[in-house]
Amino acid sequence: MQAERKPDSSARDAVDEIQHAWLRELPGVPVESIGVITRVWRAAKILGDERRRTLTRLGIDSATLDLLSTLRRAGPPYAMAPARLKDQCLVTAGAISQRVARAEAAGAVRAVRSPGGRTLRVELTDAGHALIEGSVERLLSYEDDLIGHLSPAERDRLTELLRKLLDGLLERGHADSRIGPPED
Amino acid sequence: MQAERKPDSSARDAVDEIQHAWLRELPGVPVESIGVITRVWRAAKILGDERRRTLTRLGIDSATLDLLSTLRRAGPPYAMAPARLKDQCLVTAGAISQRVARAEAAGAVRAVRSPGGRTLRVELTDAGHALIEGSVERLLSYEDDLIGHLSPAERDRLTELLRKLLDGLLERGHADSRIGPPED
DNA sequence: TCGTCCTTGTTTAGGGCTAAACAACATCGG
DNA sequence: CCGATGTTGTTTAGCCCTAAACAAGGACGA
Repeated sequence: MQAERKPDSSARDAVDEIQHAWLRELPGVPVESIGVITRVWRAAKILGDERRRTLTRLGIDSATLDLLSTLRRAGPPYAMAPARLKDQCLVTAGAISQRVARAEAAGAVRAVRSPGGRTLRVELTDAGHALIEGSVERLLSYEDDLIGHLSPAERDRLTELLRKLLDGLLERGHADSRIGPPED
Repeated sequence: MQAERKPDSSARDAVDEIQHAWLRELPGVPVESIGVITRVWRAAKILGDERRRTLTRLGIDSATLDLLSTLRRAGPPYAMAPARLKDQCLVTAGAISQRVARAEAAGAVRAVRSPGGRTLRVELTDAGHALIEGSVERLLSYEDDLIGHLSPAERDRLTELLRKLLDGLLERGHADSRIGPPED
């Protein structure tokens, strides 16, 4: 164990301040999680703000990007059922309906009913194809730059720890969040 | 180099799949950042969903919790100007106005104009005080549990890396959050 | 075959946020 | 004293999401 996190006033960031403030104001509450959870949120917030601004310049919004990306990444035939989109995009079914409606109005996708009116398929149009490829390339380049201050080793380690965090969160009951009685 | 993590099909998570899919579909795009950025988002999303559900049970919402927490953490006299709230809460001034309006309607805060109508102060009411303390304690306990699958060493390391990530992000384009005199 | 149940997708009400336009004051050099 | 400017806070328009109520098909046992 080398230098531990010493309460040196010079090395505290905003989140450390929050943690210390709670310790001072409500001694006894478990503040351990703040260091991880609040930082995850703040990083997500900043990255999200940054992405929104970048995408505005590229003429697309983050919800549509997510939808088109999912279709494009899947490879030919670049089509998918809403239920699958919902699983991959991590939003509710209602949100998918709205995203598809917006993207369809913008000409980027097409909702097609299989012969016989059986299942629904959301397909990427040629325009959608062009839009998503240009956006993704530029966005990824930009974001690669955004986290460029981390060394490759640090990124790997961070990736690994985040994967473990996510893994645990998913197992915890978010995976099957639809089950379970309302306990109280 | 490839000591531990080889592209074994058994150890891939959803984010690895996304990364590999882009590599396959658009060779050449810089997918490095996905491992970090997408995981940060997904973790934030799950933690946010989880928090929303927990807070609904506790009778408060996440925006109000953020506002009241900030006032409570500051210590006596539990009051602050909107501009300061905006800096600490990481949202726009408009969002603060709306949060204060909602919290005031709920009786948790009071917006007071200093004698002479000079500055505005948002104060925590007794009801707000009671509400926030009960909520914070239970929420922190719950969240501590949520990330309980990480060992203390892993949490420390994750905290450290996230701090570095945030640090770099703030320095980059988002530097407008550091304006103003360093101390007061 | 019927009725129940489950899965799917849409619609709607309501919440929350950002960006941008405003309004109200304060500051300060001419 | 005055106008240019900067700071502060509110309002409004528009976006996006969730939760919940609905609407339609299948699927399957009795």
